[in-house]
Amino acid sequence: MPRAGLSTTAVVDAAVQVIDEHGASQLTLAAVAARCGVATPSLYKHVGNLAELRTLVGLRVLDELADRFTEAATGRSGAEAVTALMHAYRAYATAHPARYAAMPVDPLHQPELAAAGLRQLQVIQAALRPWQLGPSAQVHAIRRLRVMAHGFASLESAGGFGLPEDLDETYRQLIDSFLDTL
Amino acid sequence: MPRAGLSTTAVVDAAVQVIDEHGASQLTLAAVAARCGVATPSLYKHVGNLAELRTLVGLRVLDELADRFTEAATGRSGAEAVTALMHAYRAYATAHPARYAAMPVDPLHQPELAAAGLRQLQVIQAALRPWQLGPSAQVHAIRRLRVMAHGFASLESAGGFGLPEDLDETYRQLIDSFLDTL
DNA sequence: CTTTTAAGCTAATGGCATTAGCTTCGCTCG
DNA sequence: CGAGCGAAGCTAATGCCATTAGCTTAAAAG
Repeated sequence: MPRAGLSTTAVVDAAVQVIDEHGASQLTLAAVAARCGVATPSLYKHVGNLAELRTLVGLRVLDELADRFTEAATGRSGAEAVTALMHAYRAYATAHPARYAAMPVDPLHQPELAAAGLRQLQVIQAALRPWQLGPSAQVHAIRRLRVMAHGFASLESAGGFGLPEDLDETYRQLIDSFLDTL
Repeated sequence: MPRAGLSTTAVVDAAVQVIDEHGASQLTLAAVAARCGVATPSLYKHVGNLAELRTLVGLRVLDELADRFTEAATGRSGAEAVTALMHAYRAYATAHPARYAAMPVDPLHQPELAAAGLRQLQVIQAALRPWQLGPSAQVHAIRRLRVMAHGFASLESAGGFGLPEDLDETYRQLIDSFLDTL
């Protein structure tokens, strides 16, 4: 019986694939094991349990999004940077709707996820720098940005918009209304 | 052995209590049955299966929120009505965070839920009437309102805001930025 | 070539959803 | 008031999943 050559990373890879194909609620150790060509209990050599696997997937998603953020923001500043970040956020959620649903919304409250959450935060802070906001105003501005990005992305990726009206236009209005307040 | 006197409504009541106490992910037929003082299979006399129970809970939540909307909007109009609706939305989500998480985001796509979704929609339409928006502008305006309300409420009810800055102020800014665009 | 470590396996337990089929409460009607 | 019936609830059984324990053995280290 040859060895499958698994690793924690490979297990998380498989978990992400399961989520992409069947939805975040269908993430199951049995499904991941099947995809890895391994018996279910074998996964416990690489992952503590299902809850930990979920956390690792959450971390993966946070990191991926932070990478997109960094990519979108480099070489831009001000309104252009904010717009690029918002589009990167939405693009990630629509490209991987199930994965987006698996992203934890409170990364700063979980030690394993805090670093990835902070990476995202710092990119946004940098984009807002030109406006020279005070500490408190900056917090409120980042929150509003996050509310709009997450609100829109979670609704869109879950099929929550029923009418045929152009969604790009709605998103543009949201971004513009934010920029107008600065 | 006396009879428990259950009904579909009573089962949904118990399900909502389970969700309130243990979170939406812990909604289980076994937990509902225990709360009703009944064996698990007995629930199938009142509810098709777990998926249907989830739908019924979703309907209950949609209806409750529509009631709050109606209550908040009556006797008000214009900016005052919009503000009241937004506060009613947030108040419901913070009063019942787990229940809020159980609210379906695509009610218009499910026949059983469409009526409740439409009730909410109509209250919002009425509140926006003073601005005399065209059909398309109205759709975008309602979407932006929903994005902000849902984005904020889902983050807040999930503990997604990490910093101690005043959340009322952030929400106020969101509402103001919306009203400024009209 | 031996030793050792850890990867993977099988077996077993317990929780949950769901189905089938039985029992009996409690209402309706003669 | 008693017979009959429909629905409410029950027990038993199946199958899936997570998790644990303990065994086997591949493959790296010496």
